[in-house]
Amino acid sequence: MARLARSDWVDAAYARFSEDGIGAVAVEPIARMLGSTKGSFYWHFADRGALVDAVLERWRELETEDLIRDVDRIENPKERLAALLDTIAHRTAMRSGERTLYADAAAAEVSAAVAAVTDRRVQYLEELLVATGIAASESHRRAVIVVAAVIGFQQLVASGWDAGADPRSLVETLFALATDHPKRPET
Amino acid sequence: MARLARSDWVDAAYARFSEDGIGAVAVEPIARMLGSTKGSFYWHFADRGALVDAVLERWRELETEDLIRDVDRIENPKERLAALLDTIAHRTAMRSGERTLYADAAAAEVSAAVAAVTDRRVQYLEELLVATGIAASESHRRAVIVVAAVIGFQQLVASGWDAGADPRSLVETLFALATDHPKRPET
DNA sequence: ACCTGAACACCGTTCAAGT
DNA sequence: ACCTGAACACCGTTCAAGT
Repeated sequence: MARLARSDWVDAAYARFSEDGIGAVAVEPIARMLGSTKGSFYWHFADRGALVDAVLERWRELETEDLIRDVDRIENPKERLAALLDTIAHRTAMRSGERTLYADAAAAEVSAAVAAVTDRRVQYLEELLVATGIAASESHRRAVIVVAAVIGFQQLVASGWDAGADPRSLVETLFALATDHPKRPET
Repeated sequence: MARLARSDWVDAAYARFSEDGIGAVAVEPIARMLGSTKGSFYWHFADRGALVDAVLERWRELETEDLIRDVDRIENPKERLAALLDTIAHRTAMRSGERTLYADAAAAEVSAAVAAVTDRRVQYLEELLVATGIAASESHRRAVIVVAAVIGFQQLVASGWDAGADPRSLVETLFALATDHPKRPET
């Protein structure tokens, strides 16, 4: 068929990733989608892993850097935090590629890219919490829990569990957790 | 080689699941491990899915029902909650099969089994929170967040991200979240 | 420079044939 | 009743040959 550029393969792969996760980034089906052949793919890419890398790079830009840039224009830290959590919670249902990513990372070659994104998210949230007045020593562990809770919630919903309610409940609980909560009692 | 029972296949499959997740429950490699053949497998099981079902049933018993039975002997609700969270947090690193399960569930046939386990965990935790004196309306959403946070934390660690600290910090933060925190302010 | 088509390896599934 | 071995489909990878 028509000559293809590297970016055509990445576009098609990202579409599959968004729909069904990294596992769906498969050379043969994508070649069929494009009316091309596996042989053509291997001229543009070293292997399937190179295509996966390109997909993850795009994912990082769209799902982390873009969000941060968006929210960073808000002056007041508490409003910035609220806006960030709102955006994250309402996007949950959409980020269907991401929902399988952490598990895939456990097994496969994508772990470095995924870990870098996690660092970035925790770090940003941690700084934001400090800006809202949370003690530095406390900010890190709360940031970790919030990031973990969002990822875990995505996983639960994606795994077919019925969350029942609206995402608003999630946002409220996360906001309360992030901004202020009592110390754990001695047991 | 030697005649095999259905349980021999499940034992071997559970070992692979614990090590590398549901994706590693593969008929051919397990047949090789057992010195048997794929043909033999298909006499004992309808297909790979039937083996996966058996593995998940064992996982449910070991990782949910056993924990609940254990902790249920403690009288005081707050102590029971603390013990449960302790056990969960310290097991996090070990449950390597589970770490990929929610993502697998999103794509595959295991979703019903996984959703049932999620229900069970949320439900138990919710009852426990009510017993510690949390309002019924609040208990559900906190239980969901705690379960989500634990799963998400597992995913992060399993995906190669360096959590840095000990699990104690996780437990403390979760306990505080579960037992008492202020309302989210109106924004 | 870019693509095709055939080849091989790997795993899921089926099945005729063996004990 | 339980197992083997060969067959086929599917996808990742390689490569000689085409334009």
